[in-house]
Amino acid sequence: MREEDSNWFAKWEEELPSPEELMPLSQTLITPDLALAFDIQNPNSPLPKTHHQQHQQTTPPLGVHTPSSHPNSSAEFDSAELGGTAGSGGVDEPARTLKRPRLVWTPQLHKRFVDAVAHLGIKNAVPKTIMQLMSVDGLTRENVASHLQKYRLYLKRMQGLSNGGSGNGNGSIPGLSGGGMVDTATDQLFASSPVPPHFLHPGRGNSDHYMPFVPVAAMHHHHQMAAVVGHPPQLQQQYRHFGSPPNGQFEVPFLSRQSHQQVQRMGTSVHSSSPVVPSYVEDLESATAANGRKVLTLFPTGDD
DNA sequence: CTCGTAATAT
DNA sequence: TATATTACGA
Repeated sequence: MREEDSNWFAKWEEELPSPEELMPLSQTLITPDLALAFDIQNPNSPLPKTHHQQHQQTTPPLGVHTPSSHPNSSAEFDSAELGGTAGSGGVDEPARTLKRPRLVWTPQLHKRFVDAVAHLGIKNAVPKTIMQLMSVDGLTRENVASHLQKYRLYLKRMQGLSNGGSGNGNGSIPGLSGGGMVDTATDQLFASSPVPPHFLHPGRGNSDHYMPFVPVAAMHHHHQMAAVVGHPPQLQQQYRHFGSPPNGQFEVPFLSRQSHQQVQRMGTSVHSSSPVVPSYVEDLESATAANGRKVLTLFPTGDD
């Protein structure tokens, strides 16, 4: 036990996108903010070869759009809010101070979230750290915080209800036992990801980093991307996939990952490529955005 | 300032 | 519904 601390980290390195390696740089050089600001709907434009470095906002400009009154009665879109940006050009730049589309937590994304929390340990698992460890571009601390809040509630609920009866001490792999599922359908997302045991035992024997044993195994090229979906025809959410590993959804690819935050990083290059195992159903329903709800679907490194 | 949580909004 | 936003105490 406790081989090296870099072990798990090394693993992460594999999962983590090598900023220098894989970064085909898809279109969209717009900084996330900008893109979001524009409310990109991705009209499936012809993919311009725009290639150039993009800039990340590392931390949003901290808008600080303070209150200053913004009743914003209008549906959406707001005029530029004075500022400095200016000038250039003359045309006012709307953007800035816009809301991002709702983030869709896909099982994969959630998996990353759980892994991060597991590795950080409950104690150190705070939104900021989690966000950094996840390394998913586009993810904000608020996103994580919000999700974390719900996730904690979910864990609490499970603890209280450790009951069950038969054999099912519950805990891992919910939804498996053919009998009683305790998930209220509100935890679908949470249920799709294995919950580390000690998550349910705060202050119990060992509450520290958790090391999932997953020796070299499958590994396909991972990519992180975000996609925004306008308002698809109509789709009733509520996916029910059992037995089959949940898969992500596909939509309009967008954005890319980069970001060089000040998160300490170890330099351990481990390049164990493991080909094979690429095939995996990927159809499944896609995101679900009904009702003109713009949604941002992040796609973390497909890891499972 | 960031976190945690409850209430609330969309 | 799921996620975002806000408020407030720690």
